[in-house]
Amino acid sequence: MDATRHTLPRLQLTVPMPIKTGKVAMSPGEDGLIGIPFPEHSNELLSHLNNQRRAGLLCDLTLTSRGARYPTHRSVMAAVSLYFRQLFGAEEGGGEGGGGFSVCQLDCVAPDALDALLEFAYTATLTIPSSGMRDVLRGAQLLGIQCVADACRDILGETAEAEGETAEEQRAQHIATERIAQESRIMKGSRRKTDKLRVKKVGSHHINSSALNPPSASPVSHPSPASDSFRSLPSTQPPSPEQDELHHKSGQNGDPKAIREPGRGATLNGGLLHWLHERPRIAHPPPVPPLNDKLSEDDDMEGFGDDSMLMGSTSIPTSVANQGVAATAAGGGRKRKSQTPQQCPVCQKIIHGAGKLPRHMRTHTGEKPFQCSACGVRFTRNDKLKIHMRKHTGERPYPCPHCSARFLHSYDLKNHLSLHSGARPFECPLCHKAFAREDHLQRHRKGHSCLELRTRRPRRGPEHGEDGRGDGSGMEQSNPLEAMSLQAHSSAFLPHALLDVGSATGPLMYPADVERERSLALQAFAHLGSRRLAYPELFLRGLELRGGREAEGEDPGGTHSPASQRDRWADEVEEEIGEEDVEEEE
DNA sequence: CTGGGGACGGGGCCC
DNA sequence: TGGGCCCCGTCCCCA
Repeated sequence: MDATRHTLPRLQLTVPMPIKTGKVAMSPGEDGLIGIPFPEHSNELLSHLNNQRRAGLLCDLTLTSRGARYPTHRSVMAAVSLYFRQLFGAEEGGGEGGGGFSVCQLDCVAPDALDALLEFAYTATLTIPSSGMRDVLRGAQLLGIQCVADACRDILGETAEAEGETAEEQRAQHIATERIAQESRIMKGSRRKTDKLRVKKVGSHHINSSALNPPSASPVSHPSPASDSFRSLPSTQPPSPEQDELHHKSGQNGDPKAIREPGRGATLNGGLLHWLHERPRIAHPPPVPPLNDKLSEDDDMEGFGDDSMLMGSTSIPTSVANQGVAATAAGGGRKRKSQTPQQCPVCQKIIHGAGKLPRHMRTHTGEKPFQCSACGVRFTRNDKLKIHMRKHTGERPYPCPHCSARFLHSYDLKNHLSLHSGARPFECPLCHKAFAREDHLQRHRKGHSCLELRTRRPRRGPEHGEDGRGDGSGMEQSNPLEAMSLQAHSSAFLPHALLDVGSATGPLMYPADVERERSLALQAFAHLGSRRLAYPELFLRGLELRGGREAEGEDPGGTHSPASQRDRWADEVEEEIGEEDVEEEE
């Protein structure tokens, strides 16, 4: 851990420690007891603890930061850090005495800063490289060491707002901190706390990529035999979620009661709550505890209690909830099911279907917790992984009845059958070329060939009225796409409005928006994550990847719905034909 | 440019 | 209510 010892000039400052080290002045007259203070006890205690830390004795917690390892003591960290206090505090009542060994990955805190903070924890003296003050400040903020944070600010002569953080970032960080604090009360897993911390950090500071790097970047191992205990924190190499799936799905592995490691069960079988209860009882693996139910509700409520939060998603915005109620009450439409819609806190999209919001959220975060054990490809959903696995197993459950072809997907078969039937139901409204698949028609329309043909076609513009389509080309037929296009024509054509962000297709994603969305997603997971962010490493990695994808203009997922696609289609037709009208008038 | 396969995201149904 | 499973529409890639 001392590999990162500094050679830079240092500032030294002593700040009051919030640790109650032994200055217990007993009440002299109470029950005849006499309190004899030992003023040096606290210092000696710290000194001994520090010696133990340096010698690696009795260390039951290892902090890691970007490859650097810092053995430490849980009790000390809990005493000095609000973060760890709340992280471990929930275990106090567990009656286990805090045994075991933990690894807590804190890549979001610079190694030097972490080292300095540890020194502070054990010496009450903060030794900071002058160049690293800001890192220490941030580390202190993240770990909830307020006195250090205040001292750093004083030295820097900065207010929190002046540290280069925007108000929004500050708010996000504060919210995340609060969220962590809340969740910490119910959370007993260092891994999750670490994850949370990382989430928060990323959301506010744009952690560098190395910190986000997946498993390989963090050579955390579990040096103690005790690491096999439940307190081992698989913070770096998340278990392959699909293994979880395989383990936990009776249909695939046949053993739904397979051993569930603490971090693993997070998104399975109810997510965090199972884990919360299982973890302290790992010594005698618990049956799936029914007692979770009540607590899970409580936890949820606690986790989402102050939903003045910027997202307030899972607690369902009133309007959305009302929609759900209305839909349910109306009983109309489909079946009377508790399909309470939930609103995505990032894209505001209403997600229908119970339990679908976490799935949708992964489209924003890029989290792909389901990895193929054969080829390593990751998926956002286990059902997709399952289908993918057919490639490796050779299973092609959809045979064509007319030929020997077999397919992985039912819809592939459907497409294939259209070949046999020769049906080409999708016709280009402009060049009348027919396609067997709608997406091929769309692709065709986006290409140039159709445009070339189209320019040779006589046609009329939309402004001539809804029925002003006397092109004589038979476009009046019942092609639904064309009908929709024509409907679009009938509407007021406002090109600028169509270009506005926030058109029917939803907000466009510009690079600046990407960061904001990622931030929102992170904040959202500060909200959801305690229950659903099973593999934050993937989540964070996904955010990185996502940034790239978004920067390339890829739709975040909210505009792929058929309805929105139709809107885009209508817009495209409007624009294209509108342009042509201008040309013709010229 | 087109046909085809695969991946991805959303919704419905069921447990 | 959450999650699994399935279907569907859409996009991307490759031949």
